[in-house]
Amino acid sequence: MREHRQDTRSRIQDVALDLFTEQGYEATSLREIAERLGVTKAALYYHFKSKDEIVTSFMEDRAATLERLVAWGQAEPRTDEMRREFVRRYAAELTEGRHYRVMRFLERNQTALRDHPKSERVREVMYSVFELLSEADDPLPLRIKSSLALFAMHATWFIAPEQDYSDEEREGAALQVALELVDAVAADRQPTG
Amino acid sequence: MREHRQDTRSRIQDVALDLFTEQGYEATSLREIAERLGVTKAALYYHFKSKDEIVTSFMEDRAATLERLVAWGQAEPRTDEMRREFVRRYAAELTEGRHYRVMRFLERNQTALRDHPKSERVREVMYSVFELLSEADDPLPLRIKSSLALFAMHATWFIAPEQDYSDEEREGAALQVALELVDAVAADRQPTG
DNA sequence: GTCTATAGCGCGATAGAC
DNA sequence: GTCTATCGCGCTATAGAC
Repeated sequence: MREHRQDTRSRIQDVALDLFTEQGYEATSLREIAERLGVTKAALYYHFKSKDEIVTSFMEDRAATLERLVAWGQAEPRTDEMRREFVRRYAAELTEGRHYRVMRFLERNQTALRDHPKSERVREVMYSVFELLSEADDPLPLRIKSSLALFAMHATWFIAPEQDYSDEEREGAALQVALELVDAVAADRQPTG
Repeated sequence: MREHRQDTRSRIQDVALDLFTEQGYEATSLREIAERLGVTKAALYYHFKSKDEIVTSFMEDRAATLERLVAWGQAEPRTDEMRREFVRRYAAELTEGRHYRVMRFLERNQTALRDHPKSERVREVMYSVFELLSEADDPLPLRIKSSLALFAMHATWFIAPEQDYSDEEREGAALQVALELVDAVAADRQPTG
């Protein structure tokens, strides 16, 4: 939830995140961000050293949160119930703060962020997330299903965008599908129960 | 499969498609494309009126192919078996020509192509594809699963990229998961058989 | 069909006043 | 903390020779 009163630094982050996601990082100029805030480009440079550093500032938070969640998962036994609880926690955190918007920004600017250090950090920790949901000897179809569980939680926005589902409905349905997928993978691993 | 001998126009398309997908549309300059081909920027302008028109040229083929497939599906009765056959045809076409590369280019340049007419045409026909896989009264979780079936076929490249699965293994596994998902959706619709 | 040369523009970033 | 003014660059695109 965005605060009603924010300092300038935080307002720059919010406007930039929205514009970068909507139009793309490269297609969004600092002039546009400044204009929407009612200031000039030069003012932005008081708060951030560069355009790149605006991105860094909100990616850092996402990377740290994901790393904490992965640390929790790695300390737990690798059971089916751990995986269910992991997915629940992942979904819950995604709805807090700027996390969902940052993931959407990342997905839609994969190429522009290809060599960005923070982007690589998020990609690496997402790979650890994927590893947590997988077993070493899972065949490829099971790996794909585990990945789709993660993707389901990120992608609610592109499902039936014209229909008026509430955010809560979308989040709930996405979590349900994600849990069904990890359950299906668990069942596939032990066909005899 | 790319031909060994190509005319210059076709070579420009291939190099541009690869660079646009790898680095992003906006981040790729005509100078880079020209250099990789061993010609100058001005030479590209003999074959294409603008940078935008290079994109248009390979998106047109993708849109037309998708529209033909959707026309087939819309003429068929909306049965479970039609949906299975539709997914099989979709997967088969994706492996031909430049289709898979064009979809990857689209996914990775969503923002840059936001207002591109051909991109909107592909988005619209993808929405018709989604409609074909859905029933009017499908609840949200079923809609999400149907979408994931499509996504599975596009996303094999991000699954375990470091492992050496062959293209055939990836395509086969993705098709299998997509079919399992449409079957699961069909089963959810008729829990009593 | 490809070249050299350049026009014209918007960008990220900086300097220095207030 | 925000402003005006400007620098330098790389880009898309075009003109015209060969």
